[in-house]
Amino acid sequence: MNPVSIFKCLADDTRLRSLLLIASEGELCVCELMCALDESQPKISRHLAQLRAAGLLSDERRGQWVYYSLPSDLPRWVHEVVAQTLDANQAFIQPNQQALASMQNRPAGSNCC
Amino acid sequence: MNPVSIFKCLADDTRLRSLLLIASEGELCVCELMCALDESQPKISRHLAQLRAAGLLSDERRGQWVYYSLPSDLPRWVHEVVAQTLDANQAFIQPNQQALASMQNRPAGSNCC
DNA sequence: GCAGTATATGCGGAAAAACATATATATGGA
DNA sequence: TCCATATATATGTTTTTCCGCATATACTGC
Repeated sequence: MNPVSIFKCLADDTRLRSLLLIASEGELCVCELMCALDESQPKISRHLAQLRAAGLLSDERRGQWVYYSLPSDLPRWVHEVVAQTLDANQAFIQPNQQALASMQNRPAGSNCC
Repeated sequence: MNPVSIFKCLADDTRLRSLLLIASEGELCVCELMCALDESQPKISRHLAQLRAAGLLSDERRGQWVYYSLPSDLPRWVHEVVAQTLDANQAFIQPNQQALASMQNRPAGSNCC
């Protein structure tokens, strides 16, 4: 897990927004990110796959949906970098958080049981 | 100064090594980085220019040499990211630090006065 | 099994980034 | 002024990355 490959992942608008939103919300599925970023499904999916391949995200299928979140074994320094970036760049993802908040038919984060 | 452009700068082997070495040593000139990374002069120079253009480095000419260092007005979060990365990736730049240490005719960091 | 929804991937083309080489600029000293 | 050293930039080419579109896979409910 070399630092250049980590930063390559963060060096794309779609990937950085997705990662920061997930870090901010805890977990998100593909369709939520599609709505938040207003991007096509294949585009979101391919970028998430890239983040997963680099070890920056882990995925978990729950029914029809696949939820992405930060892996628990993410190296401490990477977690710190993400946290610092999120903290200092609220304005960057604010529009996306807003779009997410006003999403219709959202697959209920609390659809347990 | 948007976060994606910052990470684009860090997402290249030559640039990341240069930046971490400079962060580690305080300041370095082009010829020192050429030696530390064993890369051509135009290559080093162009990447440094890119880091400077993004606000990640500042340069100062002293005689024949141009010294690069972290700007004092670097945003706090960016400074933190660099520091965390440097801290957690000693092994990554260790070979470069070693090459630098054994450099001949080094333009004396303390050639003041 | 079938239809509908959610997600993943294969592929060709377009755009961007990185490179090597050559050349230009700036400084210092004879 | 002329030469040597240090650094910057211009240019054409190669490599990498990103994208849109089509298609494949996985799950759900009927």
